[in-house]
Amino acid sequence: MSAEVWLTQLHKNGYRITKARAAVVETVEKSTRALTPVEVYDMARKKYRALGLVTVYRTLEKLEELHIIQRVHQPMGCQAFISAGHGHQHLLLCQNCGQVAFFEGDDLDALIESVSKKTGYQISEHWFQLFGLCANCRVN
Amino acid sequence: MSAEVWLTQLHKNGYRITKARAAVVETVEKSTRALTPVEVYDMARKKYRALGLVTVYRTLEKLEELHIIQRVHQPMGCQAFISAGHGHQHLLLCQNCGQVAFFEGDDLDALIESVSKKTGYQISEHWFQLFGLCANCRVN
DNA sequence: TACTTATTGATAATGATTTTCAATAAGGAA
DNA sequence: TTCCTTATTGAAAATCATTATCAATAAGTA
Ligand SMILES: [Mn+2]
Ligand SMILES: [Mn+2]
Ligand SMILES: [Zn+2]
Ligand SMILES: [Zn+2]
Repeated sequence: MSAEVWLTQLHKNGYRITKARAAVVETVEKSTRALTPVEVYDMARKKYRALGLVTVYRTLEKLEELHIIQRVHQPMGCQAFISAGHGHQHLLLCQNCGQVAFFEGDDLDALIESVSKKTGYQISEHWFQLFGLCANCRVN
Repeated sequence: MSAEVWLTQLHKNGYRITKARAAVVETVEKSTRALTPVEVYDMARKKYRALGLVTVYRTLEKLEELHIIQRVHQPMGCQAFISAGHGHQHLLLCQNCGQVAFFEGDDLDALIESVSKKTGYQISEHWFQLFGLCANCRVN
């Protein structure tokens, strides 16, 4: 998805397209690592100087509501966002540079069934995330 | 592990055993759901009225350092703690009452190997957590 | 172009966590 | 037990992140 598509999505849902939003969208859309509100602010302000931090918060909130971006939980903090994956995907994070990759194809049905039987819980969701070193950081 | 063992662990590591710490330890140790600092504060103050919230923060910090408790990440917030699991265990959380269960035996080696091959990442850690309804909340 | 109103950024308010500090009490030594 | 050193404590202040307020502005439609 390109930045234009994100803006179209916002528009479709009744939100106006503004310079502030465009700057935030362009910043987050092209990032390959999860960004905090302040990071987005600092980067997006290079595109649109007048941008306020409050608007970054508000825009991220809306993008998350529309499932265009998703929150990323990490040991150091849980207030960072990345372009959302499509369908059933999970995150793989580089512990060195923060680079994010998505993967799919996790087959947890057997495990979940077994845990459900053992514990008596009815299981409806799962969080799954991998950590390691990206190909780049691996060599350097 | 009982509260006494937790206190012994603290002592072994050079920390003094105080009424404040004992109150915090007893509270967290017997809880079957993850507690936030304020929740610990409110509960522990019934055992030791003079307790300060700051001491709760400080004690939780130390217990986490010693791997006696662990942080629990949830959609609503990531600042809650529960008695740590032993060995390689993962969490199963009741979305209704917050009850926590541990499970083990997740075999992710094949998946991780496959993801590693596809992405080029060297994978060293994983986060895995299940959500659902505990046996109790299931019927009610 | 004109008009309605969502959006904006500055500012203030709030809430959570951390720091500071003087008083206290834990616990090892005598 | 009694001392004595110093880690620990809670109150208060400081800091940091997030949210609410509000008057000015600009998006988008007619
Ligand atoms: Mn999955
Ligand atoms: Mn595992
Ligand atoms: Zn990397
Ligand atoms: Zn339950």
